[in-house]
Amino acid sequence: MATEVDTEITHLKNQLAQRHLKLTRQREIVLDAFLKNDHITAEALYQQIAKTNAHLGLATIYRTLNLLCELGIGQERHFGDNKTTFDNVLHKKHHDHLICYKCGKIVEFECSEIEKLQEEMADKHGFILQNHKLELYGYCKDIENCEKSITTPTPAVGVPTS
Amino acid sequence: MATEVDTEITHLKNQLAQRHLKLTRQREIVLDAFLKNDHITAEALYQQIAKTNAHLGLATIYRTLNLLCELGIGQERHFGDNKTTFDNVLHKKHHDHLICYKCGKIVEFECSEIEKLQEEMADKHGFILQNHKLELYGYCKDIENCEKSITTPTPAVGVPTS
DNA sequence: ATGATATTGATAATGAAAATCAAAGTCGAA
DNA sequence: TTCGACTTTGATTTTCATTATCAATATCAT
Ligand SMILES: [Mn+2]
Ligand SMILES: [Mn+2]
Ligand SMILES: [Zn+2]
Ligand SMILES: [Zn+2]
Repeated sequence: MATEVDTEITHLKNQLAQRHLKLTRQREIVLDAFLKNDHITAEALYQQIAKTNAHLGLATIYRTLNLLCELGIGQERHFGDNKTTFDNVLHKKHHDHLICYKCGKIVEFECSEIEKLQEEMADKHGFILQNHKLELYGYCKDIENCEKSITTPTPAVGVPTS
Repeated sequence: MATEVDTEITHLKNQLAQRHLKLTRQREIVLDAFLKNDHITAEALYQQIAKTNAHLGLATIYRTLNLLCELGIGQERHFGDNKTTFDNVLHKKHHDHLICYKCGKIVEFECSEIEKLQEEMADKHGFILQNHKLELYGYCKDIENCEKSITTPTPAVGVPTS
């Protein structure tokens, strides 16, 4: 039976064709691996792929991830740390994030009231809103996972300010 | 008469003393220059200082800016570009920002309703909110300044996603 | 004034991400 | 199927903002 990934591969193939780009083995592998995650960094995906497939250059991971973003399958995010996190937004509507400083858990949420107020704020100050970035940082109450997990040697600092 | 800066220099001196740090000519210069701006990058401040004062090493600018952040006089921000913007928050309450993609104008705003809803969202998902990052990107209607200004060779891209 | 301690500045080091470029792969046309 | 124009890959170098080094210099409590 055609799997979810098969469908996406086909879709990717079409997207690529339109742009005179080619469907390569590497792109299939990256797409496949990327879709198995919700939020992942290029480096992490590189490691993940290295475990189960033949070697793929890190440059290719970056290039393909950027390509997926152009195709609307992924979106770049910048949570606390200094490395870009790629958000798998396939079949997802707009959402913002809650990030746990301690265990790094990321929860997606959406709040139409906030979105509406953002519009109002922009309007009030004479701006035509195009985009926004909203991230909530704190500590999750996930005893099972958070408490004993990553007792952060690197505090996974997000935004120490605000 | 004692100027605003004099007051701040005195305050800085006290803050430093408590931490066994010393008040240097360089720190005075950086503080003075920093307070003349609302939002500025290390590099920009470096250039600005270079025009009116004796030379100050870029490393010193960075070190002092970080120090000011520790003292609560400044806060690091990351708007679109890849360089850190230092927010002069002296005598300012919490606020978020509206950024113009075209001319780079930055407007500060605050919305208690949004802040409240953020709390609710965090709570709803089992998070203890510690911090947040909210930035609104778009285009300002400042005909005078925006329309004819920086016809961005570098589009001052912010967050192309979300 | 003096010395213990902190700071500066020139420069090297970092590290994530992008740029290079020759070798290899893809795919539409023949 | 074959061919070649065009794209992609991977190894490596480059970029660029920020931090780390460290010897020389400045600060300040006593
Ligand atoms: Mn997400
Ligand atoms: Mn501000
Ligand atoms: Zn957690
Ligand atoms: Zn503008």
